[in-house]
Amino acid sequence: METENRPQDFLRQLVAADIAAGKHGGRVQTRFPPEPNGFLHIGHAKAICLDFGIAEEFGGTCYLRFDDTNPEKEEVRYVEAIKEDVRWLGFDWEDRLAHASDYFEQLHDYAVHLIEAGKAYVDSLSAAEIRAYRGTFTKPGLESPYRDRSIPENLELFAAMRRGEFEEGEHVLRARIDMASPNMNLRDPTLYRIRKVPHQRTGDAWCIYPMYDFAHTLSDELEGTTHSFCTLEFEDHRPLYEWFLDNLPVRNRPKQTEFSRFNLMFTIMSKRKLARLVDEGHVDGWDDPRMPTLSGMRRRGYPAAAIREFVGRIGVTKKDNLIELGALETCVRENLNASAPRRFGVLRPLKVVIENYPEDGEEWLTAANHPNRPEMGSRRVPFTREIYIERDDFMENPPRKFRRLRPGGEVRLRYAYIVKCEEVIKDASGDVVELRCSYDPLTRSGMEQAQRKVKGTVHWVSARHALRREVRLYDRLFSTPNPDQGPGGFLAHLNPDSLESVDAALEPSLAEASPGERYQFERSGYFTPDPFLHSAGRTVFLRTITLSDSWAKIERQAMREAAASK
RNA sequence: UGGGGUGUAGCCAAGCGGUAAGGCAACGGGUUUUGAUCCCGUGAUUCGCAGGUUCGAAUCCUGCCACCCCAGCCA
Repeated sequence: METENRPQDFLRQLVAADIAAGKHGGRVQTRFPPEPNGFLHIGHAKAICLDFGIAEEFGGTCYLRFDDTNPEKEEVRYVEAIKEDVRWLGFDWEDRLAHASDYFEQLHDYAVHLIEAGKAYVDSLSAAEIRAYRGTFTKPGLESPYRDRSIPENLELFAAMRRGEFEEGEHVLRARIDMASPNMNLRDPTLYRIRKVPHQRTGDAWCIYPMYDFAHTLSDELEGTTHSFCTLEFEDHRPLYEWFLDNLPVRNRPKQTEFSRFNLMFTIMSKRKLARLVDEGHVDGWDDPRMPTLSGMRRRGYPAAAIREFVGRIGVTKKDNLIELGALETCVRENLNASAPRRFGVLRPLKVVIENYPEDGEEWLTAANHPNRPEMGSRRVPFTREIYIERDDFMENPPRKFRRLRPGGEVRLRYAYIVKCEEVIKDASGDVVELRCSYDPLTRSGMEQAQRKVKGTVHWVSARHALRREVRLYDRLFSTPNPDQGPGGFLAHLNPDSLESVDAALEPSLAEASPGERYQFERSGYFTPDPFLHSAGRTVFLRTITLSDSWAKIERQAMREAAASK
């Protein structure tokens, strides 16, 4: 199902051309460089699949490199979570695990080299002053009064910075490029700042930390990266990337190429905003099944292969884009449809008593684990006089197209008998609480009479044998296609009904279900045991995704037409 | 506003001067003991717009328009 004859995207064309031209001696080396300041989300999956995928396809290698240059925001728990997510997605960095912090000493030496070449200087302007001196898009910047410090003075000051002799903010190291450049990134960008904060890996070994552009470019270089893929917002950083390579005694010459991120309808993908959802308690954590994080999707039961397939389908270009959620969901359904064993689960049980079935009767009927894959075998489900069916499968006054149970109507109980609704029992407030039915004993699945045409088929669970379990039903976290854009900010678009919990009645074989397994509850959706809430006495099932539902579509259409004609 | 990018169907996306792939969605139809799955069929006289070059332009040239990114001691 994955990657069959897809046209080559421009990145792969570029790599193929580079190999053909003999660049880097035909070597391909990439890297996936996350900052460990949060969890990976579905957007990162694209970068991971590209970085690791392209390397693999062209016989190259890919590093997992943590871009850990800002100790204030980074934590070990994030690096552990990121490793787990990359592995889960199906990629292996083997011995190619790196951190920008591994290179701190060498990066420092590169900085000294720039100072010695007169291409970097210690600036003692405050952050606010630096901002003011930078100018605007239309006005060139002003040169700092410290820009022409002597090389020995710069060297001494930088050394003192490293020794911790200054407070945060007192000085920074800047590249000496061009304060009048139309590219803001070239107006003497900051290379190092003082941060007296322990680093998650290097502890208090350093109190000066390199900035992204400097650290990232030279980490690529030191590691031997040949192809450095990143997203579009770094496009105008490329001249700076090249400036570093041009002005330092480098051994390697990596090349940066940019592609566009993707946006997904009904979701947000900014780490900062996802962190807010977590911090403000709108969700249960980074791995809440409603989150677009890889850990959230994993917990919810999304197969890694489905995510890889999705990434392959959306392609890679430099265009801004907003992908329909359905594109992702289709991949999940395709994967699960092919692989998930079928089971019966009644989410909102309605009791049905089959009046002409013996009180103490009990039959174990055979049900296929997969209707299109006989090799997956079958299981037995108990049938008794009292069963549950889905509340939605009965309507007292159904519309014409309704194919399920109605008063006086017949329906087939899947793998069992044809039953007829004889009586509807309601409570004091008029709600249907029970159905009294009769069954036709000659219509058991497999019997000749079972061939009889019946309007519909519904799933069911024997009341006496039913496993009562909590099932969590998820819906999209946001109710608008582009929550980032609407008025009131993204929080105003949170879907209040994104989580619903029901007390479901499940067929007894599900007692053995364990985390990591995925089932289709027939006519309903795909479900998986929550790995975090699983114990000897408890299984909570999470709905990964619903089945596609053309009946719901018809209903929605009817509602719209009714509303329009009023 | 200076710089950097991008415009092909509802959403993605091939195309690389020789006459508009494919996927998703949508809509029809068929099979079906899951309103699932599966199968079959239906969309661009036109590629942001306007000119030009050419026998021939989505592809080349010129101008215009729209949208995105950049003024962290974040990445």
